[in-house]
Amino acid sequence: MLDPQLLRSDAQACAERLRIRGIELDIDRFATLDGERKRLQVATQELQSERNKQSKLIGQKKAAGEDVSAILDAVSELGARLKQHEGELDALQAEINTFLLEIPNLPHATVPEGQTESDNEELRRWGEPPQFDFEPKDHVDLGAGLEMMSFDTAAKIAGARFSFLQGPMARLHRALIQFMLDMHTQEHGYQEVYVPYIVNSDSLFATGQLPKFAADLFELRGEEGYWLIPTAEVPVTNIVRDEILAADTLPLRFVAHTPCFRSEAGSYGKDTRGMIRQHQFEKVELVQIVHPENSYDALEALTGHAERILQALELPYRVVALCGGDLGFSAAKTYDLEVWLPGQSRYREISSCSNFEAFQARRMRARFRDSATGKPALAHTLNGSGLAVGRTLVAILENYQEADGRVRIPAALKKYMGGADTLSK
RNA sequence: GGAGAGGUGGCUGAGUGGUCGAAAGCGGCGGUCUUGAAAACCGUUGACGGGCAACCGUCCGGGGGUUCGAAUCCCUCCCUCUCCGCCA
Repeated sequence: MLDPQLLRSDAQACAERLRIRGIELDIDRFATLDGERKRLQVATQELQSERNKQSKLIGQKKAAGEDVSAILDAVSELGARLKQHEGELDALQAEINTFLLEIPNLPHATVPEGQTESDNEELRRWGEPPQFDFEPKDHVDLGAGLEMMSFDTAAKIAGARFSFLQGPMARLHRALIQFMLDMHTQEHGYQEVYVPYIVNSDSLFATGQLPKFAADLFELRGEEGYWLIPTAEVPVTNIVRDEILAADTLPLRFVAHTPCFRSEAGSYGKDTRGMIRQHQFEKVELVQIVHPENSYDALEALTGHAERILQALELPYRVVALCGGDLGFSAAKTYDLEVWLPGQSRYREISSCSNFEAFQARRMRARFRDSATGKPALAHTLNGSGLAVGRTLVAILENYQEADGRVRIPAALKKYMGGADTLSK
């Protein structure tokens, strides 16, 4: 949520920043709603104040044994008017709240302009795409050849956009999770957490998936307001919802491995082959809760932590800064890591690292006690994939393939694979 | 799932339908004392919103109700604890 104060004091500036996203803010609508709110709120509070005074007086007179019937009549008439005002004010505030909840975050000043993915700005590349003296296969053919991956089996069990792995490839998939968690906890200072995979609506409002993006989520049937998590960002960031943290506890760094569930509504026909885009996939997620002054340094560090995984696995990748039009709803700035996939001869997203500034914190009242003022202040929240596990498996299969269809195991993973150095039939 | 007991400020914990946003203790902050620290003593210390301000309003798990007035009474939902049942 944007700062309502900022919206009141400088709506023009907000609108200008949102234009980078290609979004037009309805300034007049807000001004009208807020003007009316102000009028109603002042009037309502005056009535409340009057009622409080009279009620107090009644108490005092009764205690003194005086007659109160005259005041009683006057005040009960006041009560009816008050109820009317309060009802109107509540309705108006609900309307304003809905309006505010649907405005995306303001992009940071360094966010490139542009509408689509193609306008993203490449910042750097790491590693060289491998040269093959044969025609490289994609992960689907490699998996089928090894008899360790079957989308037919997954489709029979569940449906489209699910995957089925078996044997050493299932183990490799698990090994990746262990490897990522170990690196982030042992080398990057994150605390591992285990969290619910089902969350309530409040949590989804807090991180920004609701109210606008309910269609992207799986909601449980028969249980009101229970949803499968689309990312660990939701349960992990909500750890600090409604908390006032001591300043010296910041920064908080959490890492969690969870499955992620996405309806992928609206992505029909996109990435239908293989395990690039699934209803269910595993992800190791990094989350940081930091002092506002440090959040952009933290974004660089967090992105670096995700990059370290790709480097350790010796997978070529590039880093791009998302343009305004490609930026997620809650993010002020996002770096995507894109890994090289020989099966597609292109870089594909494998991690997305964002600074949300106070956008999520304001929605969830995540605060810390500012040592300078002694007052609670909003923290900044960040998160990033470290990494998407399924896509990392895809990248390993495709980058480490041999002419005969075998796949070498990256050196960093061997100890997680019982010393094996290839996947082979 | 059944029965019972509870949810109050950063924490523990009092609370009568009428100056209760809330006693007390702990913790925090400031001070006195001390070479310094501890102890002791004194003072101070909730959040959110509106207003230039004086100040006003809201908040005692969430929502609704009764009342001139609700932390206190009623309804409902959520959560925690104890016992029983079931179970990984």
